[in-house]
Amino acid sequence: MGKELEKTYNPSGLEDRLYRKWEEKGYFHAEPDKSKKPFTIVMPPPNITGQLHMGHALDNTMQDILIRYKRMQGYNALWQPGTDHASIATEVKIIETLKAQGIEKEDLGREGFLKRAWEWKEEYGGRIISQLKKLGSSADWQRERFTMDEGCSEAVQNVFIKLYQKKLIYKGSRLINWCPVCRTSISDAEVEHVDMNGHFWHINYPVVGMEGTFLQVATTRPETMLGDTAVAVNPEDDRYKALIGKMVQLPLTDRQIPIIADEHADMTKGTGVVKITPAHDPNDYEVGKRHNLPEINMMNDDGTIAPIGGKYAGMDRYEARKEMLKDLEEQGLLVKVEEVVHSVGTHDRCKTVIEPLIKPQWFVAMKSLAEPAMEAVRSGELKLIPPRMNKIYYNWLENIRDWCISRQLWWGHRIPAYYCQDCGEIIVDKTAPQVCPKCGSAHIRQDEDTLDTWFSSALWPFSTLGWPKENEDLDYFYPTDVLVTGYDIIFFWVIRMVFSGIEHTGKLPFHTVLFHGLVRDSQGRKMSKSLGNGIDPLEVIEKYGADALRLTLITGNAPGNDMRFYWERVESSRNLANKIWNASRFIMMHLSDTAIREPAKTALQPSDRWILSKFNSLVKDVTENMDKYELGIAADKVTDFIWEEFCDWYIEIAKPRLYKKETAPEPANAALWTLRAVLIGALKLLHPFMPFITEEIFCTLQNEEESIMISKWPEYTEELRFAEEESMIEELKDITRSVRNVRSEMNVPSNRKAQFFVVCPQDPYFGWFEALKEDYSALIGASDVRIQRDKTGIDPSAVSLVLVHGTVYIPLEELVDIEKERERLQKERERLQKEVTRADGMLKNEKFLAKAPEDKVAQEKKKLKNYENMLAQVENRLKQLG
RNA sequence: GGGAUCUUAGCUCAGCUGGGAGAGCAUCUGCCUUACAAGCAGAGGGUCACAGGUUCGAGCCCUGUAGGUCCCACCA
Repeated sequence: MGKELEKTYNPSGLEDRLYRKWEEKGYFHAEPDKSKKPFTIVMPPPNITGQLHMGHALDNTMQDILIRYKRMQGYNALWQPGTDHASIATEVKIIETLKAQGIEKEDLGREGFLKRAWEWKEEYGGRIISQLKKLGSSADWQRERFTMDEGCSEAVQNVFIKLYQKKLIYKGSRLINWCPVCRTSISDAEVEHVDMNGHFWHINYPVVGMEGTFLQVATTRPETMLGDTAVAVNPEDDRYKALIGKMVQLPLTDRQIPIIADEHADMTKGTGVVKITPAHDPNDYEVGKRHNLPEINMMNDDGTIAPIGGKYAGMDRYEARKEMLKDLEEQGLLVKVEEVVHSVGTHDRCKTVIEPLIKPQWFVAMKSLAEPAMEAVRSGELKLIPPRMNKIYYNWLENIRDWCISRQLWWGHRIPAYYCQDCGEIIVDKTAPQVCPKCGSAHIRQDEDTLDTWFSSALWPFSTLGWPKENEDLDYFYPTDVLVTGYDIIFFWVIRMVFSGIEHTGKLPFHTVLFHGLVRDSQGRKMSKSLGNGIDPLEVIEKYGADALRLTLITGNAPGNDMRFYWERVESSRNLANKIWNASRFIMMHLSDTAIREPAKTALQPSDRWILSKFNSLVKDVTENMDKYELGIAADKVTDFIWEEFCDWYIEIAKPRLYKKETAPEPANAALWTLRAVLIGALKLLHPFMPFITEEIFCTLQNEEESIMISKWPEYTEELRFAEEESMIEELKDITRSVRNVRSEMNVPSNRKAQFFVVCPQDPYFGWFEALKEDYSALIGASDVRIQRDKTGIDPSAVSLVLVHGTVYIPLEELVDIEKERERLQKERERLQKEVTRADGMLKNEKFLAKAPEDKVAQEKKKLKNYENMLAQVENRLKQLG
């Protein structure tokens, strides 16, 4: 004791220091310990190219809150961190920087490029980690992993080989989504449909052998006609029945293609004739399969027209489109142009319009993996919060198609597949075979492609714990408990972890998924680089402290909902921190020269018991909210308690006793002891949310415990339930507010002391008022407080306030305007009459009496009685005033 | 086309299983009261989108309407 806090709260001065201390003490580290229950969270690995943004800040704040909470509850809490290689994002970024130096990826070759990439990783990979530390994240950094480290790579290989052997991974030539800019295939999940303004071009295809007869097709992508291999009409369509089986001349080419009948052609749309381009459209691909149509690829990997395009070959797809339209128009085959808004698939990363192309790729067969993943949620074994995510989850899995996992990139896990150059045999294994097992050839080449980043992320909950090796960590910490992440990656990541966990470990990787929304700017827009509206969490921390940022992100928002970022909200969080700081300083000031001891039960005053009781129920509430993952509600309750109940009421009530500690040490001791106990308890409840300030105060306040983060989470106890004191003090608060209100309305200066009479004929309430005499005096600023059973000695002109258990009189003498007082009482009478009418109405309703629960009825009866009583007194008083 | 979600005080949002409308910010009025002006005390402000229904009782449950946001989907 005797330590002091700095005069002003300065977060930047203390946060780094405390974080260093925690790390040095090893508080974040967890080792298997059979005597304790584990609690595990695996951190969504941020990209190594990433910079901390608000999404990370929110995500990690939530996880840190849960981890700190469980750690304080005595769990062996492990927060497993790491980073993601983010194949495409990283590769694109490195290519960009190379380009700036005039170097092409190909100039370096695969080896050289990967060397650069690893250098990049070494240089920037740690940046985001140090930024996460600024937030106060208590992750076990000793266990930091990387999706491409040795262990994770081994896990990836293992899974690939196992799924291949089970025929759940296969190679196939199918229509895939191709990004012409990134020059790689991407999965369906990475395609973002965007509404775009486009055109419908109506083009006449001449029917062969029928001069002057045309079939009119409409398309939004005229350049793909170079790959047309048929036109289709509906078999029921009388307009075209006669033409089925005939040929049309494909304009701009020398090819003739058949007119086929297929259900896909919709009679009600356009002319009812549709061009079929199997190699470049998913529908047409299916039609092509049904009719054995050739698949003509008319596009190169970079989005230019393939050699088959004749004079258009080599042109960019959009340039070719323009040229072709010009030519069609010249030939009189362009019938009309319509403006349309249509949905176009784009690459979510680079926003390029994707091209469907047929390419040999690796796929994961999803059907058998999806089923148990759905069942996990159906059975309740896996809980999604908020529950509305269930539908989204089912819907995606029900309609899932096979997952294209190969990428034409270099940065990533290289596919462990080898091809015999001579006989074409495919060998899937960890290492390259010396010779082909089939033909004995030594001409073996590894597949050039790498795997989708999410393929390795899907294994993250167990690969980070050492899987596939059997080991103690995995055994103890897996399955993990809660996964915290944004709803935007439910498909990319969450679902894939679920089915991977089930498939490879036989267990769900976690039992609960807690989703959060996006942090948007103050206008509700997504924060983005292009808009330049992003707010850097580090800047917020710099200005207001990590605690303030954390509190801001966690409050005022329901789970799974997006939230807006306001500087004003951070400011009020900081103000709360400041409030706690100052209250603590005040308490410490009084503790510094006094040795306190635990008071005898009888020494505690009603207000002491009241705040202890309030704190006790706060513990219960907050713990319940935490267990239900209602973190924002929990935080609100703690901060409300601290600011209102503790600072505004209890400290104010306790002050007079502190000031009189020389002459009356016993009551002062009770107050100090209570102040200290409740402050420490409240700090503990607040610690998961605001780890730094709570630690600083906690450590300054006492020396016997070395850190709040390893202190014990408070528990509710029946012993600290004081119902009577709660009622007493609630009434005290009500009365205080009424008196202050009246004084304010009557413009009584606050330094003007007045007498204060309470007339209360009834027991035990008379005793209550007696016991709280001093407290009233302090709160109201009364010169003299008298509790009496009748009105003896009270100035008839005194202002009166009718209460449930009595009447308060404040003689304000010359200050009171009788007319005003009458008005005030009339208003009060009106209010009470309304209340009486309401309660009376309810109680006269026989159906209410018959059907409402008993306690509800009793409650209303009691209210009615009270209001009638009060109303009578107000009327009485009005009569007196004449 | 399917689905989700929202509409509550001037603004941003809470409101748990239905039982007398809340917070923060903003506004107005007093206060530099010896922890805190980043503060204290007080006040004003809402037909809970609209229309029906269920119920003794609806911000909450059901149906429909309008508007916003988002997700999914191969609308040639």
